[in-house]
Amino acid sequence: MADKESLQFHMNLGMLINSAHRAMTKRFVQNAHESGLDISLDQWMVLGPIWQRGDASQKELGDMCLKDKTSVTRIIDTLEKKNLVVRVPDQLDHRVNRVILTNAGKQLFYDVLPVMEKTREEVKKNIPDEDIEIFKNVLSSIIINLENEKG
Amino acid sequence: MADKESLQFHMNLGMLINSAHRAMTKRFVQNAHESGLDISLDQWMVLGPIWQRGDASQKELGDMCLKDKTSVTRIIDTLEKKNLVVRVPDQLDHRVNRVILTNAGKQLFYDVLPVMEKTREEVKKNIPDEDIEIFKNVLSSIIINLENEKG
DNA sequence: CTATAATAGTTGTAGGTTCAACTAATGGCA
DNA sequence: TGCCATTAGTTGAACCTACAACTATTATAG
Repeated sequence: MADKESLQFHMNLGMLINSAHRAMTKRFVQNAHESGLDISLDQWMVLGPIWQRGDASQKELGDMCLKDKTSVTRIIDTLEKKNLVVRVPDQLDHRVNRVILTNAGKQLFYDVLPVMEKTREEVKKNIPDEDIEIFKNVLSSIIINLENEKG
Repeated sequence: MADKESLQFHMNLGMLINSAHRAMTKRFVQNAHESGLDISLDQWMVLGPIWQRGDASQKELGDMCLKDKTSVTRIIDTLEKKNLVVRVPDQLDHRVNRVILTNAGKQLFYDVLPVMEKTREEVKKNIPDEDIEIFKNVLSSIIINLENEKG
């Protein structure tokens, strides 16, 4: 129903990003669900860095995912409710929570890896690698352009 | 703080789109706010097609913005609460609402146009036009790749 | 050492998204 | 004509996001 020309004609950059972002998020969750896994893309985004580092403070997670501290709080709330992570108070700095994966969290992480890979392939289907490179480059530039100097 | 290489190294496609999308949305709202205007990017996305066509059903708005009918319902709720649009029952098909702009809605639309333009320029700063073209092309392809064949 | 600023995290409010279940109206087919 | 499927829109629940105001802890400047 939607061909490439009409999409580009009717939609500006913001709307295109908005739609592509929602489509990817939705497809990831659908693919996870088909594999019997219950996880959102944002939960996955947070899980990754914790796995990579063994643990991470909420501040560090926010920095790595470019997420607001409020969002991190609530995502960790959800992950904790699902018994995928635990908040452990930092012994040195009592303001800080170290967030670590439970065994269930580690298991889920491994289970989701192929789902992520499948989604990635569906997203990139029929798009030349060099265009993907430029695409990622432009995204990075946009993020940097808008990073909060604000003035 | 975030340079292009480290962004691309640490973040995958989904996270980059996610972050860029949020950054754009945020900047648009900030710019509108600085001009004394109170509007979200999603509200703007819906206002545009109504203005273009004079009126539109919620179904048509969803199609044009690639938004779920639930989202459209709630955005129209908000716009109606702010007296920017009105739902008018369609005389021929009683299932349908025709959504039209109030005078305040038209005024806001015109006021926001330069804000949109400013945001667009901030987003595209230092990015070559030909890269932007490829970028939009890739976004369209992704949307089409993920359009709900699902099977 | 103490007052003050900065930092980590939480909470409330409001808006946007998805899914699923629902109402109301229309369309089509026997 | 009457049953049934489809379509337009709404509602509730759960999650994510941003902003602002708040608590608690740590760092710093005088």
